[in-house]
Amino acid sequence: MRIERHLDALARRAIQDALGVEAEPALRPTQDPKHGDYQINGLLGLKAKLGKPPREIAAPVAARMLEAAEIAEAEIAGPGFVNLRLSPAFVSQALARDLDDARTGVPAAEPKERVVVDFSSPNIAKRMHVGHLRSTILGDALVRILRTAGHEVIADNHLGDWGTQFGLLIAGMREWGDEAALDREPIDELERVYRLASERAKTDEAFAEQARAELAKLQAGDATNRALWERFVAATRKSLDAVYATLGVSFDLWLGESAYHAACAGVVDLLVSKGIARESEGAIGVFFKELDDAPKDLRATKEPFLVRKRDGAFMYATTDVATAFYRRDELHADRALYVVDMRQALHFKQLFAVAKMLGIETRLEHVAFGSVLGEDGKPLKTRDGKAVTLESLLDEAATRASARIQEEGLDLGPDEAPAVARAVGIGAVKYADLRQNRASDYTFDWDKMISFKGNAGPYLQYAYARIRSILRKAEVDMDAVRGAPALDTPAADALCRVLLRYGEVVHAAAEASLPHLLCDHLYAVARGFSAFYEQCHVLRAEGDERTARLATCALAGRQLRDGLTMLGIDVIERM
RNA sequence: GCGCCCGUAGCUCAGCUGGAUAGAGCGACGGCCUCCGGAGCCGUAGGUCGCAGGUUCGAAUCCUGCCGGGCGUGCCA
Repeated sequence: MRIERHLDALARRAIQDALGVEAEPALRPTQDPKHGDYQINGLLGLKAKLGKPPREIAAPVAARMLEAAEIAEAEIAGPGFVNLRLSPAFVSQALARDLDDARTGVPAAEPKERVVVDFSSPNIAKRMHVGHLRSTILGDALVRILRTAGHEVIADNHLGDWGTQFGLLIAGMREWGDEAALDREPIDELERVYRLASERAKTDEAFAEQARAELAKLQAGDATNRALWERFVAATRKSLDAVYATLGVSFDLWLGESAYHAACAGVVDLLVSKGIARESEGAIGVFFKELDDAPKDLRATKEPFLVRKRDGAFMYATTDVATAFYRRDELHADRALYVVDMRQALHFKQLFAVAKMLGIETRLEHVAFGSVLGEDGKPLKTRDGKAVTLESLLDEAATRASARIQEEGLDLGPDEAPAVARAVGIGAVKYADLRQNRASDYTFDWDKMISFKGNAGPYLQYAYARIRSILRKAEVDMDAVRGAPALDTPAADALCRVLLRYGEVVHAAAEASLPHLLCDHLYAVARGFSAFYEQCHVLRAEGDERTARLATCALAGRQLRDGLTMLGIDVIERM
């Protein structure tokens, strides 16, 4: 169940009944368990309205709350809070229902929405590097979380397959291309040629002009350039597929920028005919300060939103507008998330404003995230100054995990060990990224990332493996276990109150696009379980006590399994 | 220049639309293996929330200014 929503409604009714007014309860979990489980903060604001001291206002509300079966204690505290402690019987029964629920206590979202998640979006002809990690991991987690919350989700990989870089690449291939190398190691060859070409273009205007001409030919449908481009795309796709397979990430659509090229001319015409865009210095763009119905903050800016270059070529702004139309008209999306680096915030603000002016009512959201930094606080690079490739990063993660398994001297078979190392290593990398609020910059640190203790991926996997171990010995099926967890010891009590929040947390993470909320919850479950494990022996218990403890284990296990799965992290039976 | 973001414990970070004595992890220090898996558990130490004002019953959170850092800023994405 969604506990906070439930209690909020309860408090709202109590306020209505006790005071005869409609008011926001502002119900929140307490920060400190000694203040109870939840608190009503909203009564303080009623002082002016009711002309009474807050504590006097709070008294009848607290009395009402106490009448509810959910509430064991309702106390007026401080200047006028009402501290609530949930009744153990209520918690126990609610958890028993979650255990008996095929959705494990996550109610289906109402209304159900169709959500496009646009993420990863690597460039063709380049290897994926750590810069793509956050978008890929975050986007994949959001897709899974939204699906679990009951939405219909379309995962879309909006590849960078159409920009200026192809002019450089084609011109570069003419100049320095090695056909054999392109067949053998396509990405290496493309990267080599691209580097040479972009260097040359900086100093050699004739070459830069030639690159622009090649791009124009490609975009005009020239057969030779088109064939070359298709080779680039196919070769890159192969390398991307390998990385995504390792990461366990998949997409429903692979609609790169090229897919929208045909619609770009129409977008520009539409914008011009509606008076939203105009010509300037040979280019065409939207100048917000001139538009009455543009948002106020953009009207104060001078930066234009260019949709056509002087040479007639379209830009990513153009394809992005075309994409917004496509997502509304063809995909019938209610909501679209753009999981893209925060540095593009201005672009998305502009894009969303333009979409709104065009009458696109799809809820467009920029799910922005901070940069990945090295230990020196600068964008992460290898020693020789290159970006760290995703492949090498993931290899390193598995290697380190493997070394740790050796150290532990675990009795894993030769088939099992590499799979476990992979799950632990990659899980650690993903968790280290996801557990942080996406808005903050992310300092990349191997030791933190592959840390095997504390708030880290392997700790959660470990807690899960211990639960599985218990359930195996008890000879029960985790998904078939039923019963009411008991709040019969301090550790069991604390764990149960954490478990009760699961449904609320999944929805909160889905609504705010914040997977770290789920990470926090899972860590609380794992920590709570570990304490429970020390205090409450499961297999030695008998009768009702055994049933209750197995139920607690099973629910914690299901939340950990489903929660980790939502984060894109594999669970392990033995580690 | 203008705009956006950030500044919380030695380090890495939470702190949701303002709520009580600001929380975790790592690192440090001290305990816990006759018991279901010690990648664990229990505890201790550690903070003028960048600075100064303001709003409020109440500010890490909202507003203003300043200091420090990052990013963006017309034909890349």
